Amino acid sequence: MSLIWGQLVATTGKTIRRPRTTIPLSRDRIEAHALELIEEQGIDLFSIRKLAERLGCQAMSIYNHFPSKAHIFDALMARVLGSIPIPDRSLTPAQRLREFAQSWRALARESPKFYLWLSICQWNSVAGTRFLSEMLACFYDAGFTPQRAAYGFRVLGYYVQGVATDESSGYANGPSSVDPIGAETLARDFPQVAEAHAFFTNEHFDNVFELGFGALLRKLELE
Amino acid sequence: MSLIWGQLVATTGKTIRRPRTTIPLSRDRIEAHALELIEEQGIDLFSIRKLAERLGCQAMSIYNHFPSKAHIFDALMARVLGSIPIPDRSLTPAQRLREFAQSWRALARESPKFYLWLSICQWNSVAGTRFLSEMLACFYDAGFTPQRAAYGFRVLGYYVQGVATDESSGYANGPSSVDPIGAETLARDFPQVAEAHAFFTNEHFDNVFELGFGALLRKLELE
DNA sequence: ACCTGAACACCGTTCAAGT
DNA sequence: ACCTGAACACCGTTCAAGT
Repeated sequence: MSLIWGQLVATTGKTIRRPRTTIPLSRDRIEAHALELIEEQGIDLFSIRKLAERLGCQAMSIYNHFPSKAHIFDALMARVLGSIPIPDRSLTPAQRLREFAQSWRALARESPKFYLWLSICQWNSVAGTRFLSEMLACFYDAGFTPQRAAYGFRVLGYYVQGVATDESSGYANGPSSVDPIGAETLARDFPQVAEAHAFFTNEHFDNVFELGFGALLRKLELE
Repeated sequence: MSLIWGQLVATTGKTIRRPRTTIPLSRDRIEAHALELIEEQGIDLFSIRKLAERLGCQAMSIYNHFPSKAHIFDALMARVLGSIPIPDRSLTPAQRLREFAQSWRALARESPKFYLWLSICQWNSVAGTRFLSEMLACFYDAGFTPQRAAYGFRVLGYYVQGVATDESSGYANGPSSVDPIGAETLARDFPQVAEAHAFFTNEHFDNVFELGFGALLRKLELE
């Protein structure tokens, strides 16, 4: 009997349990703590056992709410994609696509470690399909045929996906090389990279994003 | 004494070992088999122990050649990036960038499971820097300033990265949702996605790629 | 219905020992 | 120098048992 779950008190030879002092488990609480743990430690160091410790329960208790670790990740995907606001339909398709792109980038910035997983998994759940559907609607509303809508989504989506991945993993969050290149080696062997280095920083993200995104929107004749 | 390593034969009361029948370990052989195993089983199911079994040795023998699993992955990154051919300098910068982009996509197609890891790790090794350097050189050769070169690389790189990630994980190789959306649900709840579905297949990759890549090259005034 | 402890079949890696 | 077996500290998950 763990102290975490309450105290055993002897009264008239029987033991009764005090009301629990911890919050009960729920899918919502498990998901919230899972995301927290992932952002703190990274996806590789995340484990059901650590999550249980943080929740103040045993590892196996979590299995009463999710049948497997994969189910937890599925739920996190739905939670995170579901948090993306749907732009107002009164805006133009291009404006709505811009908002989607910024939300996508924001997601990568706010949940960088989880985003790394999100960026390589298949978005073939209902939540993933809903997100795709909302973005496709912008193209259909602009009068696109299904083919042009699909092509448009793919072209813009690939670009935003690349930007977001770098924004999430570029400087600290992806697994680093075990011996990253040093400043001296960089300056000596790769002078052109060293020269351009200042323009790979975060403060250039907005400008870089706009350079490509605007060009693609205009190519698609949306702006 | 495992039979894998040789046979013990009793002669005049002593045991001698027959010459080994297996190929000796080497970094090259370990790397080659590691890539094979990753492509067969996926990065999550890859393990040192399984790799050892495939190599016909004990797990710990591998540690004579690589200090850790992370070092193996570093070596695989160098091996894979190092296999990308450097386009002939007599070509125009735009032509060379097109070749780099196609090699990048080919890598994702040929090593889709490993590519998923490559796409989220930091390219801060010497091998990663060399690849970046070669692509940056195209921009410098086109007369770009360091800033425009960095912006150009980032814009094109994000796009190719997004294309390659989808080419590697889109249809089979990334972790799937534990309950993927079914065809009926798709048709009923997401008719616009269902309509566009035919244009999300692999045969459209070349056309989709060109649509965006050409637009970006022209925006950068390289074509 | 929900929670638990023990167990199982895995991991990566350390260490001391063999040749 | 290279290879090994046993051990350690982890995993996700199954199962039978508790309330």
